Amino acid sequence: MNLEQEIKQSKFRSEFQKTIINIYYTNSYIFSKFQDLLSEYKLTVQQYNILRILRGQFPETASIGTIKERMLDKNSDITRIIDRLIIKQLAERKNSISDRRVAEIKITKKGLSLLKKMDLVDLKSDNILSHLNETDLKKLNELLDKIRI
Amino acid sequence: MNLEQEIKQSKFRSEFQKTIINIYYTNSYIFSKFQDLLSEYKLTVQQYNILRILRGQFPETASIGTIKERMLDKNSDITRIIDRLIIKQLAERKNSISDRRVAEIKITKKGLSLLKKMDLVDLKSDNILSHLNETDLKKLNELLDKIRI
DNA sequence: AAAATTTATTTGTTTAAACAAGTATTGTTT
DNA sequence: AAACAATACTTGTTTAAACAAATAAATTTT
Repeated sequence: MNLEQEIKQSKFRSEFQKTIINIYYTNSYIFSKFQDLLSEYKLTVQQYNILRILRGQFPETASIGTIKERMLDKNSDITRIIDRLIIKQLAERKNSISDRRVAEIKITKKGLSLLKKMDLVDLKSDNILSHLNETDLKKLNELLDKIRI
Repeated sequence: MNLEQEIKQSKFRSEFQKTIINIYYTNSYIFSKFQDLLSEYKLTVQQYNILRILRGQFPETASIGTIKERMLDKNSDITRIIDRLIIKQLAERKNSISDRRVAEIKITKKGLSLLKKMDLVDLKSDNILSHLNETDLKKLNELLDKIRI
């Protein structure tokens, strides 16, 4: 949909500005669709992402550092997101024996079975873009890559 | 820069997923550059956006509703962002005489002169995308518009 | 071996998003 | 005019980003 109409702005200072706002606005659009997919499972996007990283490691544990490395958002406050997963009994934490600074985080059975129930989320999230063809997606990825020098 | 390298993920489930993550990642990239531009003025992005809306109305006032309408993020908690602008003496609030439910918000002289000092921020923010040509930007905007049905 | 540095994580604080609920005022019905 | 609904906003709560500072353990330097 046309950006000008959507945000009730008749024109932009520059095509640069328009693009920046368009990326922000489109990201919000996708993010809120994704939140909708997760809301019935009472998980936030960040909690879901971390749970999936933990499943990727299972049956091994993952340290806070490892999780941080795999997160898109390097500034995430993993410690306190993990706290919330532990309250929900979806993850557990213990200290490493070999290095007692390290927190070893592991997904619980409850966490695994929740993710199992959520398998459709992936397919549904792909559907957000299902009206774009392969050429569109490739071009979009190429242009976005170009932005980040 | 190549997304796979940047987020240390060898491949994506689908081109859909890759695009969604690419938009999220690129938006974070731009947003953090923008935050850097604002940080020396001790303003957050939301505070800056609201201040600019208020300047657009000056010397008239703007109600919370009007500001909300002009914000990209309709869920923004304008009341409390305005509270912070008032603490910084960049805006002031009084109740409307004609409708006492309505809060009339106005940018202060201090707010105006701060924005004046910040005029370069616009040019600098355009620079974030200065290595893209007109064709790139147009195509990008077109594809992003297509996403939002 | 003690001191200094680095690493891994936690804690504290401010800001803001998301959502629900509350309050005051205005407008509309009956 | 009283009852009601609608509105404009405020307040409360949880979650999380951003950033700085603190803590504890491990490693390196002296």
